[in-house]
Amino acid sequence: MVSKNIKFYGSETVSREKNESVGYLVTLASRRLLRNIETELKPFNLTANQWAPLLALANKQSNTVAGCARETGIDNGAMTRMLDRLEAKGFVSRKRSNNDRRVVNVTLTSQGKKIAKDIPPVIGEVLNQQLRGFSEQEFKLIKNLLQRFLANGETCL
Amino acid sequence: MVSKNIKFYGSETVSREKNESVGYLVTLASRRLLRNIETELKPFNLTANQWAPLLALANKQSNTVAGCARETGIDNGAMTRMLDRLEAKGFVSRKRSNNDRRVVNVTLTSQGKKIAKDIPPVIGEVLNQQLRGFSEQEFKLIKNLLQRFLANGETCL
DNA sequence: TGACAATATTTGCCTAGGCAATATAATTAC
DNA sequence: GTAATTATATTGCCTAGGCAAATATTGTCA
Repeated sequence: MVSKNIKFYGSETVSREKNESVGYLVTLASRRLLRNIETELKPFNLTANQWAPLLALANKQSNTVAGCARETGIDNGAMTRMLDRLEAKGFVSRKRSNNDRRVVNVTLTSQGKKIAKDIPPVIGEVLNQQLRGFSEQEFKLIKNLLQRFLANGETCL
Repeated sequence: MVSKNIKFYGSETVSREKNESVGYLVTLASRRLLRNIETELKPFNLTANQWAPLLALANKQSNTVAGCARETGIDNGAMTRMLDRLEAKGFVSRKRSNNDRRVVNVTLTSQGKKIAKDIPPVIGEVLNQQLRGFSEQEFKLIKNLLQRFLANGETCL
């Protein structure tokens, strides 16, 4: 790594205009997206955040509490409570594993499987709307830039 | 508007890889940034979200509850409670207005003013870290793309 | 085997946002 | 001037994430 890192934000710059802060922008963008998805998912009796673990389960990326937490990037305790809500709604069921008595196996119910098939186009439509006016290249760019911003944030600061 | 909007996400595409979803990326990026800022602000007895209203007040962009809410893009009720916490910590004080008996005027205490000066470089440093490796052009790009993503999300879906 | 470390899950306590309802005050329309 | 509308602040109820502590189970190693 020869290239020098640019000091984008000095002492003053942050305080200026909120639309100039990547921090504000990413925060507001995330909140806004969440609310828009929420609106569309209301008829399905599902919140925006509740979709994440369902997707992880449907894609067989994980079938345990800790696995769902890892896969969706949230806290273990938060995932336990998230699955409480999803279980109460009848989308998932939990059963203690016999191989390893520590783990709880999480599976989609038939209702959960059905919804896991119905939701993706709905989310996709919201994303398409928020990405309207973007070129194919800009679409690739925003993903690439966010991936790097995220990866930088996850390696030691 | 002649240009056609591209359908980036079809029925299948969302379910694929989470790093390919702008939704996941923007959500994870926002959460990660929040936690990193939180870590740095701990010595100041301030959370990441508590910084937003302090900045709005310091920049004189608003001096009421509703004003702070508008300026930071969060709910009025949430702002009331946020100011409860900031008042308890001694960073702001509230006083009913005499001109308009509906509004409550919010001001920074001397301690609040001090912290409002000390924090920006700290936040700036975290942002710089998460933006390391970005070129000047990429810095402009990520802001532009996020601004458009946000603006699209705020106009009727 | 027995002490120790690692892992999985849960729970408590905190901050935090969204939505809806309420009370109060100001503004506008008639 | 009064009625209807609008704006401000607050509160209750919900979902939700982070952190730390507690518990149970499994694996490791001496």
